[in-house]
Amino acid sequence: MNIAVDTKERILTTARELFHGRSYADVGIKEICTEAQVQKGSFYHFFPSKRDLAMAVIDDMADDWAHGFVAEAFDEALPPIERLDYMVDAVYYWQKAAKNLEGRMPGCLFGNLALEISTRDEVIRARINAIFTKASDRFHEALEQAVEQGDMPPLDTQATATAMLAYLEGVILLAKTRNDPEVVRELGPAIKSIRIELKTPN
Amino acid sequence: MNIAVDTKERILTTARELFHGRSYADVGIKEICTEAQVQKGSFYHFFPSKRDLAMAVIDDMADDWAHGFVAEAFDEALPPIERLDYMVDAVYYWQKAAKNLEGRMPGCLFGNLALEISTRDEVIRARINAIFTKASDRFHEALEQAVEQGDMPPLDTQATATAMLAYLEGVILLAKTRNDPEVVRELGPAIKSIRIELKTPN
DNA sequence: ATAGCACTTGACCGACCGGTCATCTATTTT
DNA sequence: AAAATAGATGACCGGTCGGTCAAGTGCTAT
Repeated sequence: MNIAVDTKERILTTARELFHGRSYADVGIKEICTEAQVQKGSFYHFFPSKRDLAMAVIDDMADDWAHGFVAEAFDEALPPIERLDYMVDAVYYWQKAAKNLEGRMPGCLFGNLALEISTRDEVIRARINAIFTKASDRFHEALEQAVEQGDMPPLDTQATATAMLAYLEGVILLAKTRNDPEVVRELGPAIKSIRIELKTPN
Repeated sequence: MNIAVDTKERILTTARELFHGRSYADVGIKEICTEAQVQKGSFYHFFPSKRDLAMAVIDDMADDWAHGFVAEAFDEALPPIERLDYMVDAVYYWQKAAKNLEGRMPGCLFGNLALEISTRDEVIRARINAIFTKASDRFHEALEQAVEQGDMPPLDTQATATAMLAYLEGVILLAKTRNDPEVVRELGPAIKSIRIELKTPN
């Protein structure tokens, strides 16, 4: 059982790295198996299809994300607005490290996969969408607290949270297209300037 | 010559639609040929490779873009700030129309291709990057004029312009992931709230 | 001891991929 | 009229793709 978990884990992390570094379509199962030192038959013992592997990778990454630097960034102990900066910083350092290692900025795995396969696979699309919603919820909490504590004038916290997530994804997209993590550092902090006003009842 | 131009044009527009609606890797040359009613040999008479086709599609789209609704949106006759709203509106209606036709939101072709192949093809990456820079220049002009006319307090127009483009791309990414063009309408207008201050000399 | 089971192995499969090419057709050039 | 040229045709190619499978291996539970 130990060996099996290990094998499955090895497939998962390898696939994650390869998908993130290139793309879903560009990485074949053969390559994943070679890199992970697993036989093809073994691969199909653990994953019924490449598509299922993709879903597992997404879930795996979402877990790591949620319990990793997203949890750190949105730590309740931090002042709400600082959480935004923390998040931007975390993205910056991560992308920079990845670029130093591989020479290329991988961007956001979720954003990448969303644009690549969400038009073809409704289930995967919904999965990534759910992850985005969760991420947006973190922003939402922070904004609510910021308003509550008077650090920010009242605003539509829900919509603004989503807008901030969109901005972050957009910044990562642009940075990846320039292959330059510094874009994240330059543009990232402006996330705090984004505002969507409350709908005035009329 | 007339026939040839026609054939080439047919390949180009078909490929554009298919790449935009799905992805680069997902669309084969065979499919493009069938859809465009062109024989495979004919295809390779006009394009040396699939990659060259991709570049031609990118250039084609960039042209249409620059002379189409981007030109309209950033019309010098419009008040600078209205141009931003015009651009957002144009994206919204375009995406909505596309979704009504095909059932799925295609997003931005450049954003899609950037995330899909920019890690694999340096030339294509640079090409898309150049297009983004051009688009950002339009935002920059508008911001410069807005500041000049006193519609906006002074700010780092260059960085803010890039940030606005990033935001727009991010909004499209999120909308595509939700498969809901309304996201563009809801979040889009907040593009005007983005600000990056001038670096204070010290 | 043995039966069962999780896991491994690697040869194998048909389909499809991007791309080639000899051959044909129609138009233009001389 | 002949030659040259641009374009069209579709059979064909090697390679790779995702996926299958029968035969093994080694641990575990009875």
